[in-house]
Amino acid sequence: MEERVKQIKQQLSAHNYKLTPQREATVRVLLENEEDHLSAEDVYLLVKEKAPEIGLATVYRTLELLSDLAIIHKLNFGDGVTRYEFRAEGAEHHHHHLICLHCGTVDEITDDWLGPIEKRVEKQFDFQIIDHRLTFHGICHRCKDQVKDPKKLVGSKVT
Amino acid sequence: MEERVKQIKQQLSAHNYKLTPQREATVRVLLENEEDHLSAEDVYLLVKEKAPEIGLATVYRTLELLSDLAIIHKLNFGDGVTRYEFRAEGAEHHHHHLICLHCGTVDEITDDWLGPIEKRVEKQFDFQIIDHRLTFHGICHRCKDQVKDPKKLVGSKVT
DNA sequence: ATTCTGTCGATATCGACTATCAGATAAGAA
DNA sequence: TTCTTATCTGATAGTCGATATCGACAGAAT
Repeated sequence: MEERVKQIKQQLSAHNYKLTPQREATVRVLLENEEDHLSAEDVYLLVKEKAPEIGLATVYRTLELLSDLAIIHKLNFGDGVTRYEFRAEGAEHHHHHLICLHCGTVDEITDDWLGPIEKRVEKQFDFQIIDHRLTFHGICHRCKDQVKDPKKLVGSKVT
Repeated sequence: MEERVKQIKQQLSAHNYKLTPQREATVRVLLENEEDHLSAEDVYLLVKEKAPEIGLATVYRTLELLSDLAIIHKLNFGDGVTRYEFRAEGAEHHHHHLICLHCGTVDEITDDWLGPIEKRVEKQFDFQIIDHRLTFHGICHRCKDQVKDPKKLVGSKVT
């Protein structure tokens, strides 16, 4: 934890940014909730608990900054809110997500299975891949008994 | 074209919806620009050319309706705008996209290469897949000569 | 001290989208 | 036809996430 805060501090100062108290509080919230996919609003509320004077704009600015420096990732699950996730250290690509259309839970696949497909894309379309995103929409193991007709769930969701 | 309009009319009436002049104009715009990924605003402006009296709300309602009936698909490329795309007839999954981080062009892969991966996900995570989305972010063949350092493009894009 | 740069919180503004509501339109019933 | 009812529409106000703006403030440089 302290280790990672220090590391982020160095990444910031490498680009002439300071780890201000507000930024540190934001980073700590992100670290403490690493397994979740927090929205800016979520982060704001959590940061307020330890630093009540912080402004929403500062949270947005900090998240944007961390995202610019590729310390965190912006995610979009189609619910109209940008979510943030720590970048796995050294990971070239971010991992994949399983979104349950019934309960909304987002699980993760940390393996990257797309190697062969990427090779195929690069060759067949002359497209140099920098990153990818793969999301599966369906019914998670927790909900499978409660859903009779999965086809009905296709609906108007953004995918 | 007329064929498909008629088919959509039947899909609507099967659910007790009418193909009103406004809805028909909207459908025709979508059909005429099938290769693009139009936003609601795009559709609105195009429909206005042939039916100037139409309101923005009606376009949104029509797109929502077509989406509910799984006639079109909502897409999200992370630019804060929902885009719409015709559903390939009978296609279970929609196709994949190649997004160029330099020029923003969105190309398509109409093949579905995820079969084996889906089997793996279903087995390993006990997750029943209904749909998926796969997007590659990188440099398209048109831009590859203009971009020296692709790493710089990673930046703060939503992915 | 004074200036400059970076950062801050509050808040106005933006843009995509949705809700509301009165009027239009179409489909039945009498 | 005429009345009734449900559906649909356009205008517009409101919502909500995100961004831009602004004056204030701290620390470094001169």
